[in-house]
Amino acid sequence: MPENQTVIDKRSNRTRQALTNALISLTLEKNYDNVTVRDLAERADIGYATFFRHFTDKDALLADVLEDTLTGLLELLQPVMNDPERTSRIVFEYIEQHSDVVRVLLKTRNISPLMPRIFAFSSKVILEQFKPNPDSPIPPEIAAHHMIASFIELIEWWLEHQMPYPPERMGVIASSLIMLPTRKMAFLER
Amino acid sequence: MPENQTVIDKRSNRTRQALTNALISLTLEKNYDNVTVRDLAERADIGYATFFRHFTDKDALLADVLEDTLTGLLELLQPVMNDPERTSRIVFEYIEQHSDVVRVLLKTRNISPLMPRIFAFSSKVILEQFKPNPDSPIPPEIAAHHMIASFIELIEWWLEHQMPYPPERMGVIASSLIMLPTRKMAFLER
DNA sequence: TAACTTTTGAGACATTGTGTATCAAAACTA
DNA sequence: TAGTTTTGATACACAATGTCTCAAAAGTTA
Repeated sequence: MPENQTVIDKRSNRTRQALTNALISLTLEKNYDNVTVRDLAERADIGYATFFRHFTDKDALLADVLEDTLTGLLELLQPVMNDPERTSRIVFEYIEQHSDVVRVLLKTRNISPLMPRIFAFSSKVILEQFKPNPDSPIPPEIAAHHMIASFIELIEWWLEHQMPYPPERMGVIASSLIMLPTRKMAFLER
Repeated sequence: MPENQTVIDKRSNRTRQALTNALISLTLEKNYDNVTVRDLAERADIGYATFFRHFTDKDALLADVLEDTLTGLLELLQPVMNDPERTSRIVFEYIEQHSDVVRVLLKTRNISPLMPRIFAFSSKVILEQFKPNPDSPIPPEIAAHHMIASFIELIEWWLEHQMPYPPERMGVIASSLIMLPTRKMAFLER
């Protein structure tokens, strides 16, 4: 009994999974732009034409690979502000467990349409949760954008430096470097 | 009497300038990746093969275009900390005057090797100018990285939103949102 | 102006990558 | 086992890269 409708034929799932792994490993080895469909087919050990039976594009494969991880991440980011330090730690733990996919996401940030979605969604959450301080010189949209962008940059630094500090420490850093100061400068205290 | 040795033949300079303009306008119209050498040649109104007489690559042209602007920017960024508000304002003024090239720089941040140079240089300047606070939970490299990355993100926001605030206001924002809090959290007061 | 040097445009070419189509063989499902 | 679906292999049309050649045009220098 299949768990959901997407499980149809063993061979399909196998091919898709092989292509997913191929995309991740090849993108981390060379730039995403330099990965060809032929590379992917060879690495996944499938025929070249078979690729197009599953994805229209290299980009479609990328979107498919990132989609699930992104959804999980956005759910974690939602309550990012109730307890900044704790929530940040949880996010870093999640990223630690999916570091390869997140690395791919960050490497393709200019190409994939997912980054704008992350910003739009997170920005909405932040602006709903905080009350702008009318006396602050900082527009609330800029403050929200700063929180998200800085957080992502911190994640990127962490991954590029082989995660030298544990998620707990990164939670403290994100909180004291980004969340609390931004809150203090641009929003009203609760 | 030519000013320097790079001015050799009118036709060369003309072609190179036309290609520079073509690259900037086409990259802003569609993604850099989607710009072909044929597109560039057509927009610059030169023959296709002529392109390769001046640049080995599309990437070589990009590097050439960004190089000068980048150098100017790095010089401005150098004293970024003596008076954060004032220096930030000057940087925003510079960017306002070169907004198209900077837009191209930011759009190609994953491709061009210039971003790492900006980070390396600026990081060095910051770490030379500040004394780490041994009691802070924030490693100085992270603090430096945060300053630079956040500043760049703020520039990106500003350009993507058609520069809705003047450079002076952006200087205040950068200072109060990024420079001063980071200094307070990770470095010793002078 | 005239003789020269260099750049240019146009075209042909080999190579690499994309995406489609076909068909027999293999793998899977029921 | 019978029937369905996926697969690999191959051929194909197309687009883009980068090289080469040669006569014409533009620039330089005296």
